[in-house]
Amino acid sequence: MSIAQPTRRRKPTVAPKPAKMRDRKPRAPGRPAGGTAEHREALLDAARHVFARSGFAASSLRQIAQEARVTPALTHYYFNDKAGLLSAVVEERVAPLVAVIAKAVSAPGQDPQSALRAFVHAYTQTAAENPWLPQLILREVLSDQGTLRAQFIARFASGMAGMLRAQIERGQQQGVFRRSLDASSAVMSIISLCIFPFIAAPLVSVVLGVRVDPPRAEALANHHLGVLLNGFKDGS
Amino acid sequence: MSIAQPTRRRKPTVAPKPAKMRDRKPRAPGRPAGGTAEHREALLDAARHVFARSGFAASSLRQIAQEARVTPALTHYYFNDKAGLLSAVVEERVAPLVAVIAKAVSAPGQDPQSALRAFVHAYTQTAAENPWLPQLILREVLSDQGTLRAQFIARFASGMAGMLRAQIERGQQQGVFRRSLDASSAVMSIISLCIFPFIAAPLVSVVLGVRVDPPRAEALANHHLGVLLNGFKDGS
DNA sequence: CAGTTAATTAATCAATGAATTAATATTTCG
DNA sequence: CGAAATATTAATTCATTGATTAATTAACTG
Repeated sequence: MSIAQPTRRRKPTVAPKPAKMRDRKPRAPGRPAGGTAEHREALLDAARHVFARSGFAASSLRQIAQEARVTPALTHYYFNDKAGLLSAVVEERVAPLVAVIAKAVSAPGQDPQSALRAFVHAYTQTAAENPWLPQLILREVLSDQGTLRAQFIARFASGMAGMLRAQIERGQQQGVFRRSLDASSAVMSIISLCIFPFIAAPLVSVVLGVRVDPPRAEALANHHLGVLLNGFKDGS
Repeated sequence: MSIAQPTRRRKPTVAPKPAKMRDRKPRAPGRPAGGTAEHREALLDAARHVFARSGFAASSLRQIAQEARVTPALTHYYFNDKAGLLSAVVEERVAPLVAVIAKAVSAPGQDPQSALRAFVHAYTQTAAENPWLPQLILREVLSDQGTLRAQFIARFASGMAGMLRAQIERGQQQGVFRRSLDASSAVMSIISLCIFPFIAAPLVSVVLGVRVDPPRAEALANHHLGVLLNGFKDGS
C-alpha cells in the first residue's frame, strides 16, 4: 500500500480513465432504452426472496441486486438504505397479503366456528401461494432481533389475535367450545397449527412427506380444522 | 529473548509502530494464572446464544468472543473455524438435550396416548429450560440454507418422527384415534403445537400474554395434550 | 433541437468480517 | 531448575459489505 495517499474521491480534478474499452459488459451506464423502470419491482421481488431465504442481516445488497439483474447502486437510488428496502418490501409486498386474510376473518355476522374456518382457510391459501411470506415472518418477526417485529406486531398481529380471541370467548359462551379452555392458549394453538407447517416446509416435506403447495392447501386447512374444532369441543 | 523484530510477518515495507504503550488493557497475552481453560466452555455458551439470537451467518466471531470475554483468536485456537464452532455447539450442547427427549418417548411398553404424553411433556420441559434450543432450530434447521438442516434431520428428526407416526397408527388400530386422521399430518400437528410457542415466544408473550417459562411448562403441555387427544379422537 | 430530469453503471471508500501468525505468559514435567 | 507444552492476546491480511459519488445515456419539456 502506498502510504499517505488518501485517494480521496471528491475532487473532480483527477483525470478520469482516459480510454475505456467496454465491449463485453452486458449493460452500459445510462438510462435504458425501453419503457420506464420495472427494475424497482425486480429489486423488491428479489429482496423479498433473499430476505426470506437468508434473513435481513445476512442478506447482502450485492446479492439482491444480482438476483434482480441490476447494480447495487440502484438500491441506493430507489430505497436509499438497506432498511429502506426492507420497509418497501413490507409496505408493497407484505401488507396487501395480510389485508386479504384480515378481511376474511372480519366478515360480519359469522358464528365463532365459521370465523375460525375463514381464518384457517384464508391463511393457508395465502401461505401456500406465497411461500416466502412465512419464511420472512420466521426470519424477521419471530426471531429475536427481528427487524420487523415491532412493526409487524403493531400493525398486523395485535388486531388479528384480538379478533380470534374474541371469537373463542364467544364460542365458549355459546357452549360450542369447552369452558376449561384458556382463550389465549387456544389462539396460540390456532396460529401454531397454521403457521408452523409453512415455516418448516422443507423439513416436513423431507421427514414426513407432507407437501404444502397450493393444490393441497385445502386438505391441509381441513385437517387443521378437524383437530382444532374437535380439540376445542366439550370433551365427551 | 527480546528480539527487536517489530512483529512484521508478511510485508516488511510498512514502518512498524515505533512505541507501544499498553497500560490499561484488561488482560495481557499469555497463559492465565488460574485453573485451566474454562474459556472454551464460555465460548460454547456464548456461541450457542449468539447463533440462536442472530443466526449463524449473521453472527460474528468478534461478537461471540466479546460475550465470552475473550479474544476472537481463541475461537481459532479451540475450534479452528466458525463452522467448527458450530459443530462443537451441536455436539456438546444440542445432542445431550435431544437425547433426553428421545429417551422419554422410546420408553418401552407404552400405549399410544402415553407415548404422546411423554413426548409433549419432555419436549416442553426441555424447551422451557433451554430457550436457546428452539431458537437455534428455528434459525439453522427450519430456515432454508440452515447450516444444520441435513445433519439435524439425519441424526434427530427422522427417528423421532418415525416413532411418533408409528404410535399414531397404532392408536388408530386400537380405535382411540379416528381412522380418517392422516398419520403424517397428525405428527406435523403435534410438532407444530409443541415447537411453535417457543420459537414465537417473544411474540406470543407480547401479543397474547402467554408466557412459556419453566413454571408454566406443565400447564402448557397439558393444554396441548387436551387439544391433541381430543382433536385426534373419534368425532362425536 | 437544447436544457433538464430520470435511470443506470462504474468506481471507490470506510468499516467490518474471518482467519492467521507471532509474541507472551503460565503451567507441567523430565 | 529448565524445556516443552499450553493458553492467551496483539497485530495484521484479505475478502466482503453498505454506502456514496461521478459519469453516462435516454427520455421529457419547452
